Amino acid sequence: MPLNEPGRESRATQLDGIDRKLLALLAKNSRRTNNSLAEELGIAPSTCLARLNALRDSGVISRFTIEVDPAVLGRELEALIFVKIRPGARHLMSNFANDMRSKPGVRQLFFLGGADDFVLHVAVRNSSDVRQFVLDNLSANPAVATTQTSLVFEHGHGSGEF
Amino acid sequence: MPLNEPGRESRATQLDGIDRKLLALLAKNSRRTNNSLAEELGIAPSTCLARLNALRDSGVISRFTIEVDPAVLGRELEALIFVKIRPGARHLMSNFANDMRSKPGVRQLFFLGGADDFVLHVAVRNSSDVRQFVLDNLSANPAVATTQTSLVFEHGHGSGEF
DNA sequence: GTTGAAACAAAACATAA
DNA sequence: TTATGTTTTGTTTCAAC
Repeated sequence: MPLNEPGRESRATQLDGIDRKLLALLAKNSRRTNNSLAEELGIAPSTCLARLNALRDSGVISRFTIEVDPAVLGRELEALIFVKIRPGARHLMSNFANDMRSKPGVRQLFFLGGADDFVLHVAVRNSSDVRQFVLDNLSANPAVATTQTSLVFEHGHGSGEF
Repeated sequence: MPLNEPGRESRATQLDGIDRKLLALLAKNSRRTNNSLAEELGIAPSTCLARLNALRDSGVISRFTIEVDPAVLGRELEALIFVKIRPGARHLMSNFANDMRSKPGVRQLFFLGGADDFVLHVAVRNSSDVRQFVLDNLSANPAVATTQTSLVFEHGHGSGEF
């Protein structure tokens, strides 16, 4: 039996070219009006609205949101903090990670399998603040085995194409 | 002279409580109408619009966008790929990274200082695809020294509070 | 910085093709 | 899927506070 049995593949939502273009336009500006989207896509506004609703309802679009630039708010330094949890404290990881999410400055959290257990993406004012963040929130926690911090020189998004 | 001379700090945009709440509401749903935002904030629609425009114009809001769930589109596996560039090929990093950004499945790219040179956050269909991605786009490139791939078990966003 | 009112634009919905 | 008409809702501007 083949490992990738076609019949067992979960059915992914299929997008046509118009859906893809609609997603791309919304990724660039999620506040565009339906009429303006419809015009650029070359379809009727009613059709466009139906497609947009379908993308939202099917979960393809998980949310309409904004990107906030932390640097403009004084958090000019971004870092990735790689964290290893003590083998005996793995059961605490989930709670620990959730606590982390709510801390100001935490932008993302990745739960990993592999060398590190999770990665925090943080935005802080300066190197002094990142040091303080690690000391207060990570080193002080007995569940944490080690941390390693890398400065983020640049952070970019993918094209958003699928 | 102190290292952090107050007078030399770049002036960060200061937000009041209403701005912060407005950002939080827009982060949850960037398509909310101005009227609805104004009502929840307890201010007039015209005031709300003025604040929203100020946040956009000052760059605090860098864009209005959508979040697409890759799993719904069949890309059910996310991974972080840590990449080291050969010492002699560092000058190619910028171009290389930019090429990466446009590849389907690439969600984010971090340019790092530290042990690794950059990190790719990718969403693919399965482990076979992530292997193929690394072989085609990374291992095949003479600028790449090493790669290390970690599965993402969970990916979360911060609270978005500042 | 904030406001309300008026003029304008768009959305939402139903219906029919 | 599109077109059209109706009703409802939201946006934008601006004089005034």
